[in-house]
Parts: sequence; structure tokens; C-alpha cells
Amino acid sequence: MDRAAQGFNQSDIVNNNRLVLLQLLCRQGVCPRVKLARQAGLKQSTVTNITAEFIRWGLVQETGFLTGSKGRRSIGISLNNDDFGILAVCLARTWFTVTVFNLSVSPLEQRRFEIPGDQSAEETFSLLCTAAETIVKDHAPRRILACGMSVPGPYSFINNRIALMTGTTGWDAIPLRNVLRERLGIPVFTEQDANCGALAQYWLNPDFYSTLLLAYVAVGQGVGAGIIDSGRLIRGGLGMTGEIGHSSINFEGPPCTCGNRGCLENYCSSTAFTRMVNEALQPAVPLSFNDAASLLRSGNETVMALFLTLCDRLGAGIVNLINTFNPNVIILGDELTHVMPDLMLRQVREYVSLHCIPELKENTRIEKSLVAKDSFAHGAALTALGEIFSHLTDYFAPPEEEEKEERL
Amino acid sequence: MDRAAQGFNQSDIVNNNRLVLLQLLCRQGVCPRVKLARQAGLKQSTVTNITAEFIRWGLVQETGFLTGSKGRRSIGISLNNDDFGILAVCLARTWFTVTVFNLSVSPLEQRRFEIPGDQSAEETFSLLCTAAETIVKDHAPRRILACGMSVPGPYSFINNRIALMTGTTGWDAIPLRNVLRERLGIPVFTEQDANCGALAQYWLNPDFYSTLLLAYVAVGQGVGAGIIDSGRLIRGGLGMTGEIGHSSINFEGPPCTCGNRGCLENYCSSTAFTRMVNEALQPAVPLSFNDAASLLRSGNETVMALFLTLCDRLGAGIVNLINTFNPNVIILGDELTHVMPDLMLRQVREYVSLHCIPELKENTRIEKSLVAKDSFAHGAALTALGEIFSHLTDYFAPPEEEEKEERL
DNA sequence: CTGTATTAATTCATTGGTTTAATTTAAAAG
DNA sequence: CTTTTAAATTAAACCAATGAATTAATACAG
Repeated sequence: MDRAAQGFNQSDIVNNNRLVLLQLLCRQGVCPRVKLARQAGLKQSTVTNITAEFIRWGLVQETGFLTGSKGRRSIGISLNNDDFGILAVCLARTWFTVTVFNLSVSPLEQRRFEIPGDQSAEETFSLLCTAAETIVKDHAPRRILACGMSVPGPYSFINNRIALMTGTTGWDAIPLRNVLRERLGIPVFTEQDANCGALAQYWLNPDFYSTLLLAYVAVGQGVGAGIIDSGRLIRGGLGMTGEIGHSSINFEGPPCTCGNRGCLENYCSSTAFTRMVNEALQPAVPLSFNDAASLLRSGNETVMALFLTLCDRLGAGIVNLINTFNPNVIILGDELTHVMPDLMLRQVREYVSLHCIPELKENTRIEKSLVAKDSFAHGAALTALGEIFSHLTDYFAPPEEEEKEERL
Repeated sequence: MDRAAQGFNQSDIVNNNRLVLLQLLCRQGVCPRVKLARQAGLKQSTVTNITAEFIRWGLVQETGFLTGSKGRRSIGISLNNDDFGILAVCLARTWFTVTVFNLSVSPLEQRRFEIPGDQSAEETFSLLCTAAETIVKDHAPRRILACGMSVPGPYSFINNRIALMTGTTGWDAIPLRNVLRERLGIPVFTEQDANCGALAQYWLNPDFYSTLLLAYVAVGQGVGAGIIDSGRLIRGGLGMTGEIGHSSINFEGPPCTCGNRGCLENYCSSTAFTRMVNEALQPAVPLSFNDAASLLRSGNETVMALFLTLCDRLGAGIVNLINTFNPNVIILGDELTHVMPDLMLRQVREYVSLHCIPELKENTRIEKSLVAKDSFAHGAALTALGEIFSHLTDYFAPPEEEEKEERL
């Protein structure tokens, strides 16, 4: 028995129907009203009513006629991608980006900043705020409605701080969301990177539109997963669902800082890769991740062997993920997958096909990102967009004021 | 961005509101209309309208006055537990039960049948059908609205057959649901046992009413989990979410029939326990699970040591579950947990507290079943009840016919 | 070139639900 | 005994989706 959330009233209907139409428009770009009606399961007259309101608000535009079919020509409508925008902030451990997107989640401009190793969290955050402010100003008069922010690792939703940002310090003390909102003067929404990745894959790849369960696995300095079940992110009790980096693939394995043994992250993250390469090659000066990645790409046999073993361990983690969630699709992303994506994919698929329950394996596609190269920023934008679409009256003039003005 | 399922219309409102009220009634038993209105977020007049309809249908009854408060005395209403019922069929590997429940999911009568080892699936199923038919007839004139069925292991929702019933054979060929529906003449709904367990815990323990993420772990001949996220079962692509028995806690562990190595089930299931006890004690005649369990209860030191290790392995699986799902509550159930529940609980909690990310651990309660002893049957009943509540007009006369009759 | 079938979009009265506000009922408090 | 408080009901108001009729534009058959 699924739980019915709460009692509905008529405003819930219209809010839901507005959301449905906007989501369809966001995915499809230009599209006639009939098509929207069919896809939403609504009547054409209802769609006419709702879109008329959107057009009054300036949120949606008629883009001209669409030809090709037999009967009366249809009028294409689409989200207003000229006057509005969304800011996406993507915070990683060694860099951050600020990106302005239009409402169809196409990037208009991205600015990237490296984070030097000796920079404090406060300094970085201050630069980040300035970068965000600047790019918003530079895009005037485009109205940036809200800001979405992708943060690495689990993010505590209780106090709006980053909870466990492994590999960096000082971020725990910064109330990211509140400060940024203050500086920008627009609502700010935060989501952890793996969830952003999952959102980007789910919403931006038409193939996955009706996927029942999609998992995005971010293989970076840690390993995290974002999981979307029937179109909804699974968040769990504290919003920390998907911390698979600290699930164990060997209960007798080496101890991890988290208290567990044999954590997946210790076998297959960019950190682990760098560590293993350094241990194997014993270079005079320790190699960075990029150095190790270059060696791998250049075909160094020792590094290659390490990488393949790493992929097998990742495969073990993925098998557990499949047995636990029964996803239709798993998408591998983040730093480590970008080094040799096809090799990794082949090796992981191979391991999975040998170790997974056949029935589950056959129904699980394992892919690299097939759409947005920059999943985290796209997902951050989608996070903000979802909030906007769900609370339209916070962003667009409620009709009663308009009526008053018309009488003057 | 959460996906809006589809366009809503007014009938969706009323269907949802009916469902909300029935779920509240099911949980709370007798309760006045005002309370329902407050909890559902609806106005009193709406509740009056909807309950009036329920009373016309005979689905709900007024039970008399409730006193105590200051103003006008309120009228208690509750589900009609006299005239209607639900049949729950619970199929395990060595036994099955048929149980008649009332609409508040209290068991009225249960009949249990053992399955001899040499009995074929067809024979068992035939006996099961007869038992179901008989108990329904014996409860006439109570109208049994539908039948819910709990089946062991993952159940393929594609062709309504049991897909992977480990430890037994022959079940794959039986279209359980269709045959049983034919025999009983009422709708039949199937759900796998771990999901039934999760449903029972979620709906029948008031403490868990607003739990964001609840996991029920069935430690029986295999290990399976049922996971409820925001009141909805997570099902995955094939309805096989929660097959954690075949997630690995040691990628170099012993091979499993599923193709993987070091599967959780091989360390901590009732099957594994029996096997380990036999290997350790080398008795002349192999011990059954019940024999092994008796030895454990009697304090046999060898068996006790094996059991504690088993609990540690289960703990490793639970830690992975916590890191993967971030549940608020984990409930341990099924066969193996019933042997020495408190000892198991203590040992698992201990392992978890030593191996889990502190922040997650502190926010996860680990419990044994605190309500229904017979979680699977209760969950089967809840499965059927949910279907009834969601499709009321299939079970109760639509109003237009009544109006015609009244005119005569 | 004309007529017909087809399809898209709009308009407006209707429908069917929730809600507002007023009313009735009844117990407790002063 | 009156007043206050609260539950339940009732009837009118309200509001979003809908159905039916209308307008508009196109392809295609003859």
C-alpha cells in the first residue's frame, strides 16, 4: 500500500498540471499544445488555459508555426529562453565553476576557477560568491531566477552545511546556502554531486525518460551514487542515500577512516588510483592524479594492470548496487571515469556479466554519460529549475495584481 | 527536480482524498471526523462528504460518541470490521498460511500448513488453493474483498510467476496469481515477502508513521530487504530491489550459485547457519535448522561462537545497507532472527556501531519487529488493502446505480 | 480549383469536486 | 442558567477541468 501524501484541493491540481507541462516543455523544447495535452493526459482546453497564463507571465513563448501534418498548422510553444536564466554553481575539491543556463537547461556561459591546494575554505567560498555575482551581473538584463549548487559528498540538509567533505577541511563551518542567497539576492538550492549527476542523466537523455530506476555512480575522489526511483531522488533519512564509497566489498579488507574495512573507495577512486600507482612505481617525486592518468593513457603496463584491477573492484561495487536496487540503468561518471571511459566501461561490464544474477544483469544497462558532459552543473541547474517550477507564484506575479493594473 | 507523474483532474482529487482518509482510518481505528480533517489537511465539510459516501457503501461505520473534550461530542467512525475482510496467503519454503484479516488489518483466523519435503510445487499449490477457498467460505457471510499473497524471494511482475525461488523447484511454471484469482473469484495481488515485512512495519507501528526511509531485512533461507521511501516501496526495474543476499561482503569470498563471490547469504542465512553448525559438529545424522537453533538456545559454545560470527557478517551487510540507503530504521525479521532475537540485535548493533559512518549510524535505529509477529501475512493483507483503497469503485457500487434503486 | 476530411486551437457553458460561511447540536465552564 | 467552545452539517460559492461547438488551417482527392 503506497502512502497517499496528503489531501488534495483544486490548487494542488493546477499546480501539478502546471508542473507537468513545464517539465514536458523543458525536455522537448518547441512543441505544440496538442502534443502537450496528449503527453500530460490533459484535454486541449486545459492546456490552452494553462499556457495562456504562462504566456501572460512571460515564462513561455509562441515560437511560430510548425508544419508537416495534415490539418491546421500547430503553433510551437517553448520556454522563454531569452529573458530568464538559472545559475548553476558546481563545487569540486580542486576547482569550481559558475554557469548560466537557460530554462531549457542549455549552458550559455561557464566560468571555471581552480582551487589552489593552500587556499582556505573561506577564501575559496569568497571567490565563489564573487564569481557567481559577477556572472549574474554580466548576463543582465536576463533575469536569473534562482541558483542551484552542486557540492561534493554528502550534504547535511539539516543545517545547510557540507557534512563530510572528505579530503578538504573548513567547509563544515560555512553556511553555504544562506550566505550565497544573501549575496545573490535569489533563492539558492543545494544538492550533492552524485544526485546532480543522476538528475542530469534522467532529465536530459530522452532514452531515460521513463526509466523506473536510474543510478548515477560518481567515481571521483570518493564514490557516491545518486538514485532516481520513478522520477524521484531517493534521499533517505539525512539526504545521504548513495554513500556507496563506504560500503564494504571485503569485510576483512584494509581499515578505512570511516571505521569500516574494505570500503569501495579504497579500491576504486581517483585517490586510490593515484595512491596505488605511486606505491607500485615508487617515483622520486610523488605523482599527481593527472600524472597517473597520463601514464595510463600512454599505455604503461603496470598502471594499466592496476587500472583493470580497480575496474574489477568497481565492478564488485556495481554488482552490489544492482542486486540492491535492481536499476534499469547505471551511469558511470566523474573524474576517474573520464580517463579511459570505454576501457573502464568494458571492464566493468565484463565483471558484472560474470558476477551478477543473470536476470538482473540482463535488465541493467551500464553506460557512461551519454548527454551532458558536465553532469553536475546541469544537475544543479535542474535542482533549481525544479524548485522554480514547483513554486511558480514565488517567481511570477500572481494574477490578482495584474488585474488591478489593467483597470488603471 | 521531482517528476510530476501526470496531469490531474477532479476525479484524481477525490480518489486521493478517499485514499488518505481510509489510510488514516486503517491506522487509527476509531476516530472523529475533525481529527481526520486535521490530519489529512482537508476541511471538515469535505470529510463529511467523503465519509457519508463511505457509510452509504457500508465501508465505514459510526461507532458511537466520543467524550472528553469541551464542545459538542464527536462521533467516532471506523472501518467496517464486521462485514468485510481480506485474505492473506503467506507462502514460505516449508509451510504456508492462510489468514483472514479485517479491514483494520487485525487477524481473525489463521490456518497453517506444513509443506513436506517431497511434495511437488503443483501439489502444494493445489492444497493452498483449497485452503484459501475453504477459509473464505468458512467466514461467510463476511465479504472477502481481495487476496494478498506473500511469496518468498523475488517475484517477477512481468508474467506473475515466482522467478527465483531458491531452495525449491517447480514454482516457475505456476501462474500463481491467475489461478488463485480464478479459484477464489476475487482479485489477487502478489508481493515478495521482504516487501510485505516492510509494509507491515511501516503501517502497523505508529512510531514509523512518518519515517522517511525504512528497511526491513528478512534473514531467512536467503537474505532480502524491503525498502520503503517516503511511504512508497522501492521496486526497481523488475520489482527485485532489495536482493541484498547476493550482494558481496567479500569479493574474494567463496563462490555462490548466483555467479558472485562472498554473497551475504552464504555468511548469514538460516541455511548458512545450519551448514556451518553441521560442518563444525560433524554429527552422525545431519542436523536440521531447528536442531541447530535448539543447540544455540541451549547455550552450546561452538554453536554460539558460530552464531556471533554470523551476526557480525550480517552486521557487515547492514552497514552496507545503511551507507547505501541512509535509512531511519532497519528492522530485522524472518526465521533466523526469531531464534535469539535480542542477542542478534545486540551483536549486530555492536558491529554497526564500530563500522558505520558515525553520522549515519546515529540516525539509524536497528530493531526487531516491534509489532505484528507475522509480518509477511500482515504485509500481504496490506498489499491487498492498498489495491482496494486505490480502486474503490471496483469493489463498491458506484453511486448512480443506487440512485436508480432508490426511485423504485 | 473545389470540396472534403483532418487536425489544432479557442470559447463558453457545464460538471464535479473543495471550500466558505452560516447553522445546528451538545458538552463544559463560569 | 448563560456563555463559551467545539463537532458536524448544510447550502451557496468557487474554481479548475471538461465537453461541445466554433474557428482556423492544411492535405488530398477528384
